[in-house]
Amino acid sequence: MFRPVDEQLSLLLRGAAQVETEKDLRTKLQRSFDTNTPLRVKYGIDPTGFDVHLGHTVPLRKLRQFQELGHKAVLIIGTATALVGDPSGRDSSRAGLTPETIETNAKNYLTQIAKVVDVSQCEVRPNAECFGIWGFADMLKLLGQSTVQQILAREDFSNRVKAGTAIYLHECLYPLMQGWDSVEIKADVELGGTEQLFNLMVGRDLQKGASQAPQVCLTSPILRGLDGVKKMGKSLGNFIGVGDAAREQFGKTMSIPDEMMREWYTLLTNRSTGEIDGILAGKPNEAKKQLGADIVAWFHGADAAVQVQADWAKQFSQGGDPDDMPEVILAGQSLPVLDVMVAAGFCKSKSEARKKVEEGAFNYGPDRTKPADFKAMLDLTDGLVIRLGRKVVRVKLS
RNA sequence: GGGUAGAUGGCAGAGUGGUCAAUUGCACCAGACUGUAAAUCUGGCCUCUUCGGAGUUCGGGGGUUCGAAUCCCUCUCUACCCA
Repeated sequence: MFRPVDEQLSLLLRGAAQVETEKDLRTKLQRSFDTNTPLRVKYGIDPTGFDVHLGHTVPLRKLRQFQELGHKAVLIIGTATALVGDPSGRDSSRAGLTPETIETNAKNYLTQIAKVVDVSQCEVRPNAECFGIWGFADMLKLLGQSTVQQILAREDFSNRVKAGTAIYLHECLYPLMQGWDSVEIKADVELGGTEQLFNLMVGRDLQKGASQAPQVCLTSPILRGLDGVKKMGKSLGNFIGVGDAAREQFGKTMSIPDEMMREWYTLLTNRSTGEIDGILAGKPNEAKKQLGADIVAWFHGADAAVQVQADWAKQFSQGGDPDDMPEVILAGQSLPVLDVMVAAGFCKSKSEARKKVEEGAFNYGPDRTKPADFKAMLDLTDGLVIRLGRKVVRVKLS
């Protein structure tokens, strides 16, 4: 039923940042193979309400890989941990989460990740099912399993000690809670980004304390965003969402720095190293289009990938308009050009729109007419194409 | 608990009574060039505007003044030192 251990290992190690420990992973895979028992692979997520982007898909793809190899994915929904907030990275406070929003977020989240993992085959476990019924004695027992020194050994915390920024006691609880989840579900492997290593390792310790075989911690590299520098993240606006339209995903991919391509190919596609080398040896522009097409095909299907490339060629190589473009619904035959621009989402304010008109950035119609000035009225016809920079929108009259 | 230093536009960081809607850098948007890459150059980057201006901004509130981001009082928050 299971593939040979070496074959599984080489697949699983591809694109992994760190494995603690590789030896344990091999042992577990071997036992799984021998006893024909799937490994239990844990991935946890706090339903704090966010849009899933490509950065999140990196560890999720690893989870998917385990699934494809016949192992059991266990998704922890952090209904309890969400109330504490992960001290990893810069998230500091997450106040104001009510049980209702947590539930909505969780559902929303599952819908989004269904594009990456087979959710129907996952064991989904809210961690409030355990922590929600805990008493003070249970909590004391958990707290007794770690020391202040151990928690402070964590880089995030030690940095904060050095920098003199506050560390609240409940934040120290987070790694223990996450670790305890591993005990509850008897995890064989836990996945996460590299920033999760500490939390994952706590799970190992707690499992040892509970006389379980310690889980393997497999971390994935942090994907850098469109700017090619910083971690992909919503707050930085340098992300591609799994729910983005095909043209958005393709266009954003085309705008990444060339040097990013190997990273993205490795972490976001199934292409082998050899294949990637071949692609990158060619023209960068072609390589990037292929990357964009791979990403679009992943979320929207192969047909969409073909279509989006054809559109791109039309718009940017031939200077025309794409076939597929967003629409703005307007009422009236003639509207001030600034109002139209704001309505189309080109500009946040009329002042900004005015400046763009003065810069000559806005044009419309087949002849790419520019308005005489920012006070001009725009005669609207159904299907009129308006443009500002790379943004192209079709007018639809209501 | 005591003391010291701070809080300025997305970030960093100038500005200490009028010429400040606030120097500069980064980020961001647009134009030229192009491969929606990089590099480079240019314009823009609080809101509204009948394009003359107008309105709201420099942690919150109050005050002094013809006039305050700039002075005073007070509150809140942050960092550092001592306990």
